[in-house]
Amino acid sequence: MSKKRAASPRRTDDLPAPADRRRFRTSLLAWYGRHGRDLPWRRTDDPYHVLVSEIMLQQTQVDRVLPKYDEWLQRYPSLSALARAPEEQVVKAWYPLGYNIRPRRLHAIAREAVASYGGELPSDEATLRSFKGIGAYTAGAIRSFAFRQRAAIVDTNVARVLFRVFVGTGDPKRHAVKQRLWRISEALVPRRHVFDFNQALMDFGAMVCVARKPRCLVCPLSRICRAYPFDADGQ
DNA sequence: GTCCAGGTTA
DNA sequence: TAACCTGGAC
Repeated sequence: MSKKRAASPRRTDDLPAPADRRRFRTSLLAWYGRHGRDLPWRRTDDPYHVLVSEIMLQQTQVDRVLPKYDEWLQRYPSLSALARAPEEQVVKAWYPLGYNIRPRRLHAIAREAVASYGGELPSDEATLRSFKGIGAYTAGAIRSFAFRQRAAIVDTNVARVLFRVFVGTGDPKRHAVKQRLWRISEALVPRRHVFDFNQALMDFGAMVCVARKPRCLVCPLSRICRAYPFDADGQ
């Protein structure tokens, strides 16, 4: 009796109502305009630059990626430049970001792009996902940031924001919940401002709707948030 | 000193 | 569901 859920495979009633979607988009973009961070990979839509930043950001926080991002692009300014480099040198250049499978996979992506895709990064979901190292989040990030497609993203920050605002209770780690968060994110992405909207989601999770002590007092979304007021000292 | 974050893969 | 790395928080 632990599992009792309605057997409706594809519900739409648990998606945010249109009015709440509009409030969410408007409030978030307004917040981003005032408080969003100015990060180097937000000043470009070059697919290679986006790829590098997203692979670096996969398991590494912004502050540690910042210096390495610039250094990397100077050393390997293009997919073909990276493809030409010896793998072990590429791995050394990655230090100290850690998780060294990432530079090997980034390198392999560059070589495959040169070998099979005319030196360009493919833009479609299926091909992106076919690369080792590009999962659901990174594919969405590349599609929205480099190719301006209306693609959703869910990383840890985004998941926390959407869970609190639109779900509120339950176990965020459950597979069904994660799937629901993806559907919510897809429902929220605006047709315009995809780039800014997705960047704003992540900034908001990193700066306001943080894991430990969310800043509900200054949160522009508290009015529609199911988790508000979040009790940081609850346990 | 211990714990934790953080996508993707096998 | 654990393994992968490193630095920062506690």
